[in-house]
Amino acid sequence: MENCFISDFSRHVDERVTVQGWVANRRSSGRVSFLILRDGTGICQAIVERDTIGDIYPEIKKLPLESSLRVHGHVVKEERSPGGYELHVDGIHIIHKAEEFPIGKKEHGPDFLLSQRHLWLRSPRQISIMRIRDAIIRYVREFFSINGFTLIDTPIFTTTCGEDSTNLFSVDYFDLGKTYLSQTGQLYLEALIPGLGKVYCLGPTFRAERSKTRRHLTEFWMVEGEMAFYEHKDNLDLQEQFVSYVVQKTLAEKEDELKKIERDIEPLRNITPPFYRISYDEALEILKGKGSDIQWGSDLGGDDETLITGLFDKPVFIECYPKKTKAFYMKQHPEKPEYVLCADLLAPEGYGEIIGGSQREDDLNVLLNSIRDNGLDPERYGWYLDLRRFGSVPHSGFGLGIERTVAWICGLKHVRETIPFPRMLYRAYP
RNA sequence: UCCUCGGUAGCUCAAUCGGCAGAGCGGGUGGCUGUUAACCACUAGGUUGGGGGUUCAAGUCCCUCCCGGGGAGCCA
Repeated sequence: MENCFISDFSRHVDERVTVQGWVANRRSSGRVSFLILRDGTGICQAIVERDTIGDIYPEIKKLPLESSLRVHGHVVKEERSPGGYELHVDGIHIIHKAEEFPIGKKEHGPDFLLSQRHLWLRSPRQISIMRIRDAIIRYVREFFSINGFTLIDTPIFTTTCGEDSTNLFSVDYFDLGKTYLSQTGQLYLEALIPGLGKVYCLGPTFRAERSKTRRHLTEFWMVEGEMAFYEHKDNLDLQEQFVSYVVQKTLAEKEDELKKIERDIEPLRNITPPFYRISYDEALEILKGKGSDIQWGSDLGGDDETLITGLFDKPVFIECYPKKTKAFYMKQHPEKPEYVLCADLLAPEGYGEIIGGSQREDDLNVLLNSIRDNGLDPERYGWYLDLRRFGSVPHSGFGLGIERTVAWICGLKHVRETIPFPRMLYRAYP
């Protein structure tokens, strides 16, 4: 008798099959026990009757949750059963009798659940989130592939910093002294566009910020695109197509998983181009009109973002920030030198920033000055400056946070549930 | 780093003005032939995060340290 996956039950009705999996839940009523089995493809209810199964029945009836089993039985269509099918069991082999499982059926707090993350990941809700995360990453790759981008794997150990040097994790690197864990692959992507035109990277990113909020992880996954001959507006057009593609594809193919985690999917149907675009100065006017005392030159805070996204039913770009609030590599605005050609994309429903992007500075001397103005050492950026010496062209790019995007699409309060093993300020275990 | 909230049974929480430390779930024992977080009965389970102090008396008040949640700054 062949092993059968629960997801294939519809093709095996009334057949005798073998299923291997774990006991997700268990109920009993005298002479009959109901085991909810999980096999990695789905869940089903297995009916075990005392009179059929024999001597092993008392042990099955008290089997600890998450014990692993190999069961034999007939697949029956049954509307009362979760999943629509159930298994009438005539034979059971206990592969491993579990110890008392720490995660119970009732509510738990975040501290406990995070300390048990390796076991928490077996919960139905976490399983759905992991499936949606997988799908989102697949659609991200698909979008870039369809649109002529080449995947470039950028290094994790770096000697140049993309953002602010105070937020780097440093690592001893043999006799070369300090290297840093990558904050961004962007600078390296820029080196690839003369050869490949449009490139992207997708990988882990490390930020040593002492952030303790629902939007921050110290280790997170970012996808970054970099495009030759794309100017600021081309960059925004691409980003809204990209985000729309990922959201619509997720809705089309993962609606069942979204419903399992009780995501209201109606607001997501609306995520199609064009998105809203307002300038930093316009955002400031809106915020001041709402009673904020935000000053020109300061970045938008979490509350500011929430306030603005609440006014729009689609994602909104905030364009052209003051140069002093942004990274050194952003291109100076041609008419207003105190601004840069950049945009952050804020997701609706209060989720806030999911993309940061900009046109890059392509003038060698302006870039050099910008590096010096930011207190960075031009010596370390020799290779990066070379890119402006050998056929410099206008180019743009952006980075999208995978966890923030998954949190938004799934409707989760906190990014910690969107990654299998979250790394946070006070948590690197398990 | 700063602000704020919290730490009581394995888990989630309660305990009035400082006055006998409790419940649900989970565990154990037994019952029930169709359960849907199954249910019913009984039962075991505590250095109230650590240390110090005030008091006749501290889970409760004070000091201090540790751990965690939420937020700020910063960012995706």
